[in-house]
Amino acid sequence: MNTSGLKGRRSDCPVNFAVETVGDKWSLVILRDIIFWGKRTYGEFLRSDEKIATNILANRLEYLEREGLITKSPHETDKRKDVYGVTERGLDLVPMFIEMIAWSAGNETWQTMEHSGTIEQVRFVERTVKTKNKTKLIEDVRETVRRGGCVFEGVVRPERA
Amino acid sequence: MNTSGLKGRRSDCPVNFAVETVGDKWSLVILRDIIFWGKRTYGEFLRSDEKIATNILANRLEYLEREGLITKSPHETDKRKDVYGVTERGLDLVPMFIEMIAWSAGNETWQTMEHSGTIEQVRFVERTVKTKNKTKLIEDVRETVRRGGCVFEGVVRPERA
DNA sequence: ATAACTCACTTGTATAACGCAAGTAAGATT
DNA sequence: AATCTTACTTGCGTTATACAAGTGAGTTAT
Repeated sequence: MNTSGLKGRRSDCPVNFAVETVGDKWSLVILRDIIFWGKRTYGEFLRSDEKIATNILANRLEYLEREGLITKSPHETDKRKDVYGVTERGLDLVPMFIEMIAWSAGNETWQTMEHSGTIEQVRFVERTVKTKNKTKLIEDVRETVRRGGCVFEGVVRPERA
Repeated sequence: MNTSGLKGRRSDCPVNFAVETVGDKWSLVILRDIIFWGKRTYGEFLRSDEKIATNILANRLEYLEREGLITKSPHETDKRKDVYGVTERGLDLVPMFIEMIAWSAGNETWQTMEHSGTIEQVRFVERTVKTKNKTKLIEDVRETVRRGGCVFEGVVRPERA
């Protein structure tokens, strides 16, 4: 039995802690959907580009709620729906998102991929790379999401084939 | 066949790209060993706190080299050994590491874990949280590793039971 | 009112990733 | 020459993820 104070983790290293907590293939993608695209319901997450399987989605949402990164509450008018939101602790991941985006943007493999991004997305990626004041960028994102919005507010994405 | 220009990825999103590229349970841990602890050989990676399995380690090292994040070269005097190092593209991940560390440091679960860290580690974690000039911190780390060193240079870790 | 549809799931099964233990061959040490 | 170290490989068990097909509560259209 591992009662060694590590709470079931492989080590006490902070890098490893982040890897073990949000380093699976879906947690950050779901949080991105909320923070960047303003997705709020199960069905909206299901329809994302990455095509998450429905059982995995259910599992990840439960996990993220248990970890205190997202909240779940009943929809005001439609009783079938639940509305998911991101917590302040979830928003603490914004700096990581920014660095992930900046890193991908500088990666040749990503650059040579086929991109169907909107102008707003391209601009945001550029901003993560070029900005001298990341603190400002981070606080902009947090504040936008806090007041119920998202980074790509109003951005219309064409449906995929 | 997915010849849709995504190079086998689930989408063209930069967040997803980072998740798919280094979002497994070991890649970042191995890069941390090189950048922060100056580990350079197979055996040294094997002896890390997280206790990676030998077959997984072999697989990840091959993957990271193929991705251009690490280099592999024969040891100068001992022909049994190979020496691994981090590339500039691998060092591009330093900002992400910094944010991961800062995020974990602000996480209650991590805070209440049993920590066996050295003074140097604690100080570095504090620096990632408190620094107003992350650019400087990042360049410090990059420069240290470039000249063959590592973040916790000279830090002696006691063996675990 | 009821049939059709939407929504958030669950269930079952297949496959891929990871974990564990036991090798092995080349090279270094004694 | 024997022993030890090093960087692996091989085989097998377990866990995570993927795919397809439901299900029941709730909404919408007729």
